[in-house]
Amino acid sequence: MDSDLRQKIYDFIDSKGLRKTVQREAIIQAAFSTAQHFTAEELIDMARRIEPTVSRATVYRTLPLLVESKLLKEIDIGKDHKTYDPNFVNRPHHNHIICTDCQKVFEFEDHYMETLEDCISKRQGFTPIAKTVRIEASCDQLRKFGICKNKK
Amino acid sequence: MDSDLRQKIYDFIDSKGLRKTVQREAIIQAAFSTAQHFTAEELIDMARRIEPTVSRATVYRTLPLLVESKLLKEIDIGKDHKTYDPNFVNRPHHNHIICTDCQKVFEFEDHYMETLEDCISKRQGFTPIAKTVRIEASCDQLRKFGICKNKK
DNA sequence: TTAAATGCAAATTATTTGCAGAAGC
DNA sequence: GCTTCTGCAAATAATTTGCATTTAA
Repeated sequence: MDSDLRQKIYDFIDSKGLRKTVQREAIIQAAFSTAQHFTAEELIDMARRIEPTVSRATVYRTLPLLVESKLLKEIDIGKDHKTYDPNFVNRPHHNHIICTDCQKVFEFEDHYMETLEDCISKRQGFTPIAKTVRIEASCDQLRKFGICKNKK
Repeated sequence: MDSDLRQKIYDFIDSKGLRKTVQREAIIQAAFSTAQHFTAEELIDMARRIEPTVSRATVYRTLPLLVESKLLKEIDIGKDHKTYDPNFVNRPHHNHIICTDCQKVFEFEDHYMETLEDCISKRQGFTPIAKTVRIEASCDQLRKFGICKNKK
């Protein structure tokens, strides 16, 4: 976890008047020591490897705090549970491509997309607050060569 | 429900070898006699007004069939339940703006968005299959004039 | 006639919550 | 010391499923 991120996290804790507990520390540590997306259940496992006393309830109570703080973002990858993405602190405008062949989720940023979303919103009489783009797509490598580096 | 839509629905039922039942008819009638988005629970109510014998289970079993057939699309408007949009038959490429002031969901279509998504996918090595754009945005009317036609 | 579809109620899954005890400030 | 936070286990909400019965083809 880089120091800029650590700073933002503790700024948030302070600004909310929240207390620093070993459980929260472990959950935060777990959430941001990976660039992987994760579910609540996965975060429980990850956090418990750092601090075994972390309970399911505390994870479920901490997640909305991190989302509210914009440190974490809830993303919809078409599953029946929520998925969390810890990469919005570093790349606030990225979006996702979900491979329909291997189910992996890839991130992309695109400046034109940003601009276009702003234009569309304005035309409709709105000022955008949060923008989400999700593309489900099939792998060209796999189709052309029968193989892809993400899925053999 | 227009006859083109009715045709598509019965094409689907036939192609799947499904049976025509009063319950399914009622559910379909209910789903497509509105342009409104709805939840499973709302669809149960709507269908029961047409045919009171419709059960919760049948609605929950029918919804995935309609989604699979592309007649209905599951959309994510940030709630904890699934929301269904019956307007993709007529406007297959539309997207949503969710007003953060009144919570209403507005639909828009944009050709540039379509093209851009295709370009981005291609650049990443994918061929798009399904594309979703969701913009949460605040109402300019409301901010400027303190009033908006959607929310007084 | 027979395979598919239905309703009911119980099961499942993800998430939330009440409460009594523990711990940060 | 006072309040926030925690774990536990029970509660909730949305959705799914097993099974006996009904029904479409």
